[in-house]
Amino acid sequence: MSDDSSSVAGHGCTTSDLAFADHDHSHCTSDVLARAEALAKASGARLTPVRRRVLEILLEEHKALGAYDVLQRLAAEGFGNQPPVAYRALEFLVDQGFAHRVRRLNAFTACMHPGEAHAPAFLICKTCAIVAEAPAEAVRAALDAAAKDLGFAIERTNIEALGLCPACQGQAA
Amino acid sequence: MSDDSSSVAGHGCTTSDLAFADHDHSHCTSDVLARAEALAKASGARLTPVRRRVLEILLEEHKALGAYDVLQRLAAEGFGNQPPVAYRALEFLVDQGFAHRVRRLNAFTACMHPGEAHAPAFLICKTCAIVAEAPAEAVRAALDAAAKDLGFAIERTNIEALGLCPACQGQAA
DNA sequence: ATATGAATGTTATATCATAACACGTCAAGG
DNA sequence: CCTTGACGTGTTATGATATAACATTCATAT
Repeated sequence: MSDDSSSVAGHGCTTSDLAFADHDHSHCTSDVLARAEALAKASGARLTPVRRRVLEILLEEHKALGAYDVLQRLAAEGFGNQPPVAYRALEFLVDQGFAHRVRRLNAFTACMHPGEAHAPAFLICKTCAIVAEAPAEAVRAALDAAAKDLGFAIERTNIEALGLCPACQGQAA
Repeated sequence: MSDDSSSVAGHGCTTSDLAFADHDHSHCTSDVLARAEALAKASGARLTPVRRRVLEILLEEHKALGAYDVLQRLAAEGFGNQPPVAYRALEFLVDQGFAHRVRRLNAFTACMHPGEAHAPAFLICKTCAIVAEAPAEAVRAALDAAAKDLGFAIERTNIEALGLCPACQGQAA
């Protein structure tokens, strides 16, 4: 069952079991981008050229990028080349739920489930730096329970894990 | 020594139900510090004056401190006044499990359960900036399960939540 | 006492992030 | 029309966080 070019029909790397698998990433990119555009249109948020391009860049790389990495690419394409240009676009994407901030890496990554109201957990390979967005509803539920015991009201979470992805585990052995 | 509210008998703010409660924090400080010293002695790690003082500072504040905050206090007491002094001591404490890094705040906080091999989750109040270290064994277990499904091997985690502590929820209402 | 490695101190610089203001665009109301 | 106000973008400048590299001191074991 190769996911090679035969249309992923709504799946692709948005399904978590492909997070670390080889796959035709262009499907994920176009799929997610299309959904983001639809969501923006629906909500009235303005997915302008810079913002859209930043999202594309994050999707193309399929890994976490620092704001300055993004900025460099933007500048090379004729957009502004000062930090706020990148930070503002990234902030917009995060606010809209189109991207996530990975604090451990001081970096940003495209959200693979825009609009799906999910609780992301990031699995960061310390060797190859790939970042997978794992489904974390159960994790979030446990965290909510722990917070509730203390009377704490959670608004936003950052759940991140550093370790080895399947491929790099093999190489380490 | 002697304090007004006498003795928490081995408990104090190391018990999670006191995380947000008023309490005589000097007990937590001395208790945790003593345990850290014992652990260091047992493992051969050298809890030198700077390192010990940094741990004390973190304990005294009972909140997350930035490296430069710590550095300022160190410098005022005659220790070195350059960033590496603080960063190295903090790194040692984190490596030993005597402190944790709170990435969301670019800050560090004393561990309230040194040597207990726990999975901390940090609850950060966005209003008063207090940070509570919540027990998160269940959270960690859920995260391990999610990672296992993807074949990812977790080594370290950062689980953080931003929201409102009980006191600030009251004020907000 | 002295060789060794660890810890500390220092200089310098790298990296990440935001405040504040200027300019252009575009749509709503005069 | 043409103004006005909100928003987005671009710019300058600076602030905040973090580490590399090297010099010096200290503890310890011989």
